[in-house]
Amino acid sequence: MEAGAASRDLMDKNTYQMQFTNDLSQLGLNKTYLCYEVELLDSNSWVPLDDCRGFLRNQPGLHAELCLLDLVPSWHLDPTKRYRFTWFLSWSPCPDCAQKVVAFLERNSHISLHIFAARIYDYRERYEKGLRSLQGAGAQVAIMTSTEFKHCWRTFVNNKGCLFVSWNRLNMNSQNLKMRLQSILENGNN
DNA sequence: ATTTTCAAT
Repeated sequence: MEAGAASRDLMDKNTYQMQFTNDLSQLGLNKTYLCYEVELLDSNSWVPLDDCRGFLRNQPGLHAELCLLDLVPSWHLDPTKRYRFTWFLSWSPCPDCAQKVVAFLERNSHISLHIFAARIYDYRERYEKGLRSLQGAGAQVAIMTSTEFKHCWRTFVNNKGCLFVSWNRLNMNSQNLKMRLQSILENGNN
């Protein structure tokens, strides 16, 4: 068995394909999934922590990012060491969650955060400000490309040995979203 | 002009 894949739960592949699409014409994407990884800085290299890898989805009344923050204490990370969290989100954080994640990062200066979002959650007012505040707190915010979709497929999905298969316009959608995000992040402070 | 998103019917 592959190292680290031992007793870890994997996401159903249909769920992954459905939920992590970046095709904005898809309807009914009313849940958010979050795949997460943690790495520890050891000398000069980042070492993946297999026990701190997995996925979750939002619970009623609790957005996925906050579910993740609730999980962090159970990992018993050493505050004298440096960690990097990487999140792959099907929807980017809403402004409220962004604020809470910013506060988390401020309280935990030994943790840095990279966020990749499949889609931009622009339903809520001032979502742009939330994304900018994350960036302002030192988080890297980016759009998932085929590289990340493939990585998640290999890492978090019960792929039954199948290779990742791209969907129509994956790259085009990703590029469009990337340009939108870039414009949001570059666009002032309001 | 169109329409949706961490549900609600």
